[in-house]
Amino acid sequence: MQQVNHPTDSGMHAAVQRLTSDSLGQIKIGHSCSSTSEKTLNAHEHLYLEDNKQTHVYILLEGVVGTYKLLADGRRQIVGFVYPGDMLGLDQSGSYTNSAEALSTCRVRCVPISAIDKLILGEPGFGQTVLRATSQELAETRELLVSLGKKSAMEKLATFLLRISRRMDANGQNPDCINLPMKRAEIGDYLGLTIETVSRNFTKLKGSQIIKIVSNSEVRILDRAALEAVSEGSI
Amino acid sequence: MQQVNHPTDSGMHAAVQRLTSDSLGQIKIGHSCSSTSEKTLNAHEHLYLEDNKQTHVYILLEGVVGTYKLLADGRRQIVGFVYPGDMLGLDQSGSYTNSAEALSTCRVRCVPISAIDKLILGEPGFGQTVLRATSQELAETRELLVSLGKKSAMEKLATFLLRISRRMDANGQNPDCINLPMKRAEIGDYLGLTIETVSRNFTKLKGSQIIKIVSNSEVRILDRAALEAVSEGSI
DNA sequence: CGTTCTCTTGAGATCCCTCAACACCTGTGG
DNA sequence: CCACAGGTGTTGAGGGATCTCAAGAGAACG
Repeated sequence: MQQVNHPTDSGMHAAVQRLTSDSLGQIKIGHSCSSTSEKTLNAHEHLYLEDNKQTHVYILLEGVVGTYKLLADGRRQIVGFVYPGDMLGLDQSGSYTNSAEALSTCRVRCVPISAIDKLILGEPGFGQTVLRATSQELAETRELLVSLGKKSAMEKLATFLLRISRRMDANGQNPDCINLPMKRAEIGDYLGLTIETVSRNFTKLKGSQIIKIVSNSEVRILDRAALEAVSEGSI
Repeated sequence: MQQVNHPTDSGMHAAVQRLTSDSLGQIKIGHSCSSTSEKTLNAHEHLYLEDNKQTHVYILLEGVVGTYKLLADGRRQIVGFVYPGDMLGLDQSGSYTNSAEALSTCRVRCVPISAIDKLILGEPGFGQTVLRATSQELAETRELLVSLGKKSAMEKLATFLLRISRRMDANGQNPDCINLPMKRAEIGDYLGLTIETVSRNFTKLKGSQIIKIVSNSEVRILDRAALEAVSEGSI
């Protein structure tokens, strides 16, 4: 619940940039004819808030962002952890349907919504890139839905670690060395668990020699096969 | 887990049809240059199965369809109830990412994926219609995510009834007279609850005079304000 | 070297699940 | 018309996974 950072148009005709999709379906920056700006956020700063008018679409360049929805009484459900290369704020309703908060220092590229509209209409492949990104996010959200609806706390946590690992892998980092910029509270609000339950299950995985807890923000996978077994409830 | 019904091209050059979006963002059928077919499904028949190669996109004309994902050990998470006017099978990965089963007798229009691709490339507005539909589904999935992650059984059920009610309203039917073609087991697999818990909470709502259970497949909302209060946990 | 934030660990309470029995409805066959 | 069977929904009793509350241990920072 911090103030929102509106991207200031850093340099009046900021580097003219363009979005293209690379082979992995992720987003990269190229050259085109829309004015975009870059912005750096500190941890806990917000990129946008739910129900606010949609002004920009963002591409995360560095850091990790959490997107979440709140209930009237303050309960929070984190609906996604966003990694570099992902797009943010791709709502089609005119307003943001969730809030986005930097979990670590983040660098984002800010694309005015008007530019997005122009790109969708003008550049043939761009609309499909946006569609693919949205569809991909839907698929991931459904995966999370299965975790929340059907899995035990232990299975949820194992599934979560494997997902982050896959994400690290896709970004060219060591998949066994998991970087967790989010706190236990955020993992809990993502998995529908309390901090205590998250912590207890980390401890259990450590006790089974399946993971090693290097620090609060770094976990090593020691036995991936076992972790996969746990994530499917076969233990 | 029934056999899949592949749409037979009913009539070799079936009525030439086109999709357009009406003011509500829903899908209607118009005229264009793609060959589509119509298909009727009985309850329990499948439209497609997860991981099968994507062949068609479907538009539901009549009935209710449930989309679900399975875990290795058979646990099922229903990820959406699909109502007339909705599109089905809009995956961008080449395969279906969930299974779709008719919950009642259903009528669907089947659009070959090749026709969809042509429409996206050829018809300017069509890609945006698909994008808006996908985005809308993402928003609904996130709402469900909040229910599964943060709400109590009672809150989940109340939220569920209100959502169906809104859906009935949008389709021009009496929003207080809720038609539930799905069984308790399916409601349970949608909300991450057991049949017993679903049943007990229906009974509780009935006891509080908030709803009236006309039959297993029809519920009347007697006190909408109270139902909304329950759905937010303010009771 | 405190202060504060975060994480861990424990003990008890609670919500929901599991197991089990029963009730209801529908269709079938005697 | 009744008996019965199968599918579906309801209700009850008990147990277990997770939450709540509480205290203490680490880590980060001035």
